Order: sequence, then structure tokens, then C-alpha cells
Amino acid sequence: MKDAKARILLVDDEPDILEIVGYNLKNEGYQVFTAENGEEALKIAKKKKPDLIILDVMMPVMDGIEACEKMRKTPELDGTVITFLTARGEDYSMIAGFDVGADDYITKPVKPRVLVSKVKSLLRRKENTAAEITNILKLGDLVIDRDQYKIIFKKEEMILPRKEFELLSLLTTKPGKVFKREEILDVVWGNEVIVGGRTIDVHIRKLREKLGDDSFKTVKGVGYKYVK
Amino acid sequence: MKDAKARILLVDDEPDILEIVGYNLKNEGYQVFTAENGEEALKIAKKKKPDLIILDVMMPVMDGIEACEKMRKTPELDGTVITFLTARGEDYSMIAGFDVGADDYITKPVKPRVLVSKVKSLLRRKENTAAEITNILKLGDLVIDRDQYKIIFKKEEMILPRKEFELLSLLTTKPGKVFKREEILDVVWGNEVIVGGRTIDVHIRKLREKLGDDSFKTVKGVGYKYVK
DNA sequence: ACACTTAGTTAACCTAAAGCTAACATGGAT
DNA sequence: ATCCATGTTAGCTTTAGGTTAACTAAGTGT
Repeated sequence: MKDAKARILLVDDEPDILEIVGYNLKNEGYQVFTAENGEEALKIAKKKKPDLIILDVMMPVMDGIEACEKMRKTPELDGTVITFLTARGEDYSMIAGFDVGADDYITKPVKPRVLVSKVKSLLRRKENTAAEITNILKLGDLVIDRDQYKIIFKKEEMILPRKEFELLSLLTTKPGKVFKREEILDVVWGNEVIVGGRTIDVHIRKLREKLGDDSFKTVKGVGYKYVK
Repeated sequence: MKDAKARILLVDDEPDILEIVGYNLKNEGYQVFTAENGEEALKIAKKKKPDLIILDVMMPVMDGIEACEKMRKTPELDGTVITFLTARGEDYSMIAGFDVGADDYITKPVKPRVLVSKVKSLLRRKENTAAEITNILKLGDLVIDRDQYKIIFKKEEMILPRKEFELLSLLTTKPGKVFKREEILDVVWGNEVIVGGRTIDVHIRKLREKLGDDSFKTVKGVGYKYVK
């Protein structure tokens, strides 16, 4: 989404790395800050609140592992993605890294293209998890709380079985839109699973039973839609 | 609009909450106003017109529920997002909250990170509500909605059976163009299916019945076209 | 003008798709 | 182990949609 504006903190004790990696990231439109050791990184991180921190493991003063650990305990950096930079084969660093709460790791030497795509993917992931945090949908006298897997219908709170909930959830993402059976199967059941032809109907029926017949319209030969 | 500029009104009778939550929000670049009860909140809301109001439920003078109700009746606050702050497990507050028009709720105790993402997401949602991607085709007094598998003809909404819809859909992709019978069969029925010679005519007839004779012109020996 | 071809109309008919119910499976909780 | 809720299936009913047939009307060409 707004990748262009994302803030990245790059931490390494080798100026060469800072320069080359930093250059590549800036080129992609990211705002890049740098630090040369863990202590400095922590300070800058608190001040700049980057979206992503790329952290070398081996550094003087405070190594990456320790820095990461401290960052994870810093509330302001709660949503920040942290990834390690490790030399290939340094398996121990990697494990220790995940152990202190890192999200990913990148092996040195880094190829710019790989680095950039990894960064993009990490930032995208961050966007998505953040977006999922608020997940309440209101549609007339129906409130769907995706966080808690429950709904409120006509002031009455009720929990639906998983499939029913997911089916409802899907249909209500775009009220009025007709979802093809195939689409529904893809989303609610997943591409791999194969279920009988009547399964969707049965769940629709249950939803109709609970939320009223008229909310769910059948479009024969196509699929179903939710209408207020 | 930029998130950074969004205005948030924070309402709670506990100064501690105001301080800590307010601090976190300011840190994110939001402009934060505070109030200690519903009455005050209402007054400030009217004056400052915030984008988002975070409203504690339990407050002296005027509680959150009542305040929300009043706010929803205030025209100036029409686009404002309102979210409640409720203690975990206070289910009743939640339901009552939705009932008076709240958009979301946040449970106390609040984790700063969760709060901030929730706020971001709510504000984003507010921005996005207007911008919907639609799959709609307008042709004079005929509107074809491919998402919803329905049409609006002379302000009247109607759903067409699948074949009719697809036939209409095809013809209207290029108004004025004559579609050969063969072409029509290919697209609407598919290459493999073989249907009798009169089938297309029957569907055309049904469309003419519903949308007026003059919209569908026959080109004898060739096929049909749609004209406005 | 005539026969011949193509399209229109109608209603009966057929069928694929959805509805429904109950039975059966599965898996998690107690 | 037992129980209960969820999920899936099977098999039957219902229905809307689609097709066809048979007849009528309208073009087209010689």
C-alpha cells in the first residue's frame, strides 16, 4: 500500500553494508535510518519508530540478539517488524534470533533484488496483520465481530459454528454481491478440499434459520448473496 | 487525507487513561482532545469535529451510551467514527453500544500497540468507505450490475435469470454491434453445448418483454444488437 | 407473386440446481 | 470413554430456468 513511505532502520557495523543496502532501499522510496551497533539502534528506533528494522547479528557494544530482545520489550516498537542479517551458515544466530522475537532473517551476502523483495513482503505482512486487528462489521441489525467469532443479531449475541461464521463473513464482505459457489468453496473451504454439492446449501439454510430467510438470496445457477 | 492529521477525541473519567492513551496517540501524530464525561465530550465534539471519538462507557454526568446516542443525532458529527472503551467481559455495554450506533469497541485494559492499530484501521476504514470498486455498466435508463447479477431498468430493480442476464450482458458490451447467433452461442452457451435453433430467440423475446422491444434489434440472417 | 428461408411466439415439457431432512462422521471437551 | 456440537453426505422433493416443438409471421430472392 504505502510502501513508498515506510521507514526502515538498518543496523550493521560495517559501513559498506550500510551504504550498499541503504542505497538500494532508498532507491525503492523507503526512508532509511542507520545505526552501527545495538545501543545506537535502540535509541534511534525509539525516536524514529521505523516500520522495519534490519539488524546485523554480530556487532560491537550490543549485538543484534540483545538489541532485538530489548526492542521487543519496548512498547512503542510493538508493531515493528524485525529481521536479522546473518552470515550464511550461522545457524545458531538464526535460531537465537527467532527466539528473541525476530520475524525473519536475511543471509549475507545480500543480493539487492532479494533484499528489496523481502523487505516488501515483510512490510506487506505488517500491513495485513495491522489491518486485521479491527474487524467489526455492522450491517443494520447485524454486527459481525471477526475477532471474537461472534455476531450480534437484533441485540442478541450469538456464536455461530465456524463454517457458518466464515460463510456469513464472506458474504457480508460485500453485501449485495453474488458470490459464486466456486468462490465460496475457495474461501471458506479452501481450494484443496472437495465437499459434496449440497454442503453449501445446508450451511446457507442454517444461516437463514438463524438470521432470517430474506437476508440470503439465491441466484440460481450462480450463487448466493447477502442483502440487508 | 493523511492519518497524521486526524483529530481524535478521547473521553474517559480516569485521568490516567486520558494521559497514557493520549500520549500514545499524540506520538502517532494525531491531534488529541480530551473530555472527562459525556456532557463535556458532546460539547467538544461539536466544536472540534473530530474524525474519531473514543468513548468510555462508564462515566459520571453522562455515560458513554447516552453520549453516543446524542452524537449520532448531531448532524455535524455525521462522518465521525465512534468507538467505545469497555472493560473486558462487559458484554452488555458492547451491545448497547452498537445499538446506539457505535462503530467498534476496544476492551480495557488497552495495549498501546493494539490501540494504535485499531485507531489507524478505523480511520482508514473511514477514508475508504466512499471508495468502492464497482462493476457497473450504465446505458441510459438501464444499469447493469455484474457483481450483483441484477439490473436496474427505469429505476426499477430486477433480477434476470442467468442466461438472460448473460445474453444481455454480452449484447451491451458493445451497444450497436451486431452479434452473430454463432457468437452468442459461443459466449453464452459455450462451444460444446448444442441447443436448438429457436433458443436464442426465446431469450431475446424475454428480454424484449422486460426491457422493451425497441432495445433489441434483429438483423435478419445475421444476429441481434442492443441499441439504447 | 410465389416459394423458401429465417425469426417470433407460445406453452408444454424437461432438467439441472437448490431446498430440506435425517442420518452419519468427526473431533474436541468433560 | 462418553457426550455433544459441528460438519458432511445421501437421498428425496421442489422449483426456477431453460429448451423444445409446433405454429405463425416476416423477410428474401427469383
